[in-house]
Amino acid sequence: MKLLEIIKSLSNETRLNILEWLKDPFNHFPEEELSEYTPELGVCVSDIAKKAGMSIPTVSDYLKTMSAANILIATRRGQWTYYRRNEKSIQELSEFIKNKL
Amino acid sequence: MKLLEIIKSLSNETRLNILEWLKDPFNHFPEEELSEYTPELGVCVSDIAKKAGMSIPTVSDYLKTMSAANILIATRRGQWTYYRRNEKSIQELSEFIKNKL
DNA sequence: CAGGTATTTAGATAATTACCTAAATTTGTA
DNA sequence: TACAAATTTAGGTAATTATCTAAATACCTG
Repeated sequence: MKLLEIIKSLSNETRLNILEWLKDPFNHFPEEELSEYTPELGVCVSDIAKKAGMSIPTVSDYLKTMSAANILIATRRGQWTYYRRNEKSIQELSEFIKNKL
Repeated sequence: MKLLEIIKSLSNETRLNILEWLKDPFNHFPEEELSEYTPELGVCVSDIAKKAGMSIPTVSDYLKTMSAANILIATRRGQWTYYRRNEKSIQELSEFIKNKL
């Protein structure tokens, strides 16, 4: 649990938003763009970038930062990279703050 | 609960350290410097700056940032400003991450 | 009120982060 | 193999954050 790295990965409004959107993708991404979506995989980079209204490279980097911190999980499937939340890590973060911080 | 403001206030190694030190001041600050210490009040700016090995203005600003985010509580007592943890807010943060984030 | 101590505010520069475009890479497909 | 789509990597500038010194405030005390 690298607390500082995790906190830094969350210290940006767009990255926090992404985490919230991924909590309920069907509610936040147009269904037709989720054709490939399964909860197993998550949402692909370009759909997230479109929703965020930011460039794909920027969002790609955000997502990489968050998976490096283990808050998101990336799955490459063909030419797409899907990202989903790492619920276990998020709960661990909550517990760490509750008991150790 | 301004999540982003709170997270930003914690996204710095020294500020995280301060929060941990304040969890148990007697263990982290020389007793003679805590002569005025009571758990009611916390620890004063210059003691924290000395422990952090940073300048007083820098640490003063850190502490201000963290109290603005409501993670610390400041009490002015004469010429000293004492800072202590806001345990309630820290627990709220943990709960927010657990349930809402 | 004068001097002293603690803190805060101002003002600067260095370092880091944000975020873009262009180029390179990866993978599917004709 | 060659082209197209998705993503990542590079490289650059703008914005923010880090952190210092100097100056200004606050408050105590004789």
